[in-house]
Amino acid sequence: MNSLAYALLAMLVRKPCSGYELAEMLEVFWQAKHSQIYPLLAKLEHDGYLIPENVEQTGRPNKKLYHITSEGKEMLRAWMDKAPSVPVSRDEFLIKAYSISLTDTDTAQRLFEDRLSYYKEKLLRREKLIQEMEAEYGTDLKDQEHQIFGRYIVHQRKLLMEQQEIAWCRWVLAMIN
Amino acid sequence: MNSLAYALLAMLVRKPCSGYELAEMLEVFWQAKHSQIYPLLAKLEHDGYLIPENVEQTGRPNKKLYHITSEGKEMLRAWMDKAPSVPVSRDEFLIKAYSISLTDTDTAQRLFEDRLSYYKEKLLRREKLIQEMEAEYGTDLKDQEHQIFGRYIVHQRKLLMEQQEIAWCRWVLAMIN
DNA sequence: GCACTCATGTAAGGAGTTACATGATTAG
DNA sequence: CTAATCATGTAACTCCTTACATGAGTGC
Repeated sequence: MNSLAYALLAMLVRKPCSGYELAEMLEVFWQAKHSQIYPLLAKLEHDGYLIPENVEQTGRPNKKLYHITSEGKEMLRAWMDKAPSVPVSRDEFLIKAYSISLTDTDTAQRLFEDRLSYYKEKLLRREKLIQEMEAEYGTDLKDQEHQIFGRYIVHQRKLLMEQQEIAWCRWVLAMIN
Repeated sequence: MNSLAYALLAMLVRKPCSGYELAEMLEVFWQAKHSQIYPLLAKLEHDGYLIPENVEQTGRPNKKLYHITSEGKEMLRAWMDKAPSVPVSRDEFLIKAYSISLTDTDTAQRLFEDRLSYYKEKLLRREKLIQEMEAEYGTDLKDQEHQIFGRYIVHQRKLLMEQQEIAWCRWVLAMIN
């Protein structure tokens, strides 16, 4: 059981998902390729933490929806008590920002403008997602007892981060112009 | 040449460092263990991007200070023009925050209080470091031409992130109490 | 026709972590 | 006397990415 395994279980508590969906949804806290997800789902199924449901579809490929078992949920609950490992962030852009004096103003500007666009796009998606959550759950979002609470606070955190990245990029761009 | 290799070159442009120092300093943008750093430094030396200088010390082990060569600097400069790969962040804490409804209020509170302490500590170190930079470089920090500029903006970004993490933890703690 | 989305898998290799190994000095 | 800091390395293993593989439907 590694962190990714717990990330998958955490997503599947909310609702049953296919590997394909999980790969997308995982973006919030753990980036993983499908080539890592599919074998791990098979392992979790083998260990009794997940049960697959074959769903036949028309107009698109069939899929396997994974349902979490009570053992899976218990596994995740037990893991909650352990101290989380230190966060890891690996961001090539920051290495380039650090080395900004090596390059010309144009390249530097492009670097920061691309970063700005990237996070503007991310922010738009996040705002949309949060608006959808607000429309669907209303004041339940602020209720710690409610199942949605965890998802809400995590996306709020990401929203803040994206807003800050945008503000910081603009601050830097103002200095290099 | 992987991202870590460029991160090492970026640090060594500022000043010659030992592997031990690099492992500490790298924390800003790339987490790496010494077991990954030492072999990579040897490879970069072999490829002509670094030159080692043996420094004998009394009262502590000798060390190797790596100096970047003009080839190394050119390699880094050339890499600046390429678009950076997408940032990766892997944070077990966020998986736990997402699953907060599975646990009791006490565990949840401890989780967030530990996170808060961790980032308060980080913030203190960061503030100290930035104050030192301000004392040493003054208005040069805001000059894009100056070598220190890149280092300054990256640490400013980290400072903001830490402040925001603290504020967010307090926001969540206020809701679960 | 070409690229993209949905959908699931395997194989090979590169990146990163944990453990093994050594050893002097300093602070509690 | 125990732990931490400084200092460098290797070995074994796990984790993660890239590439290989397949295939129907949709939009341009």
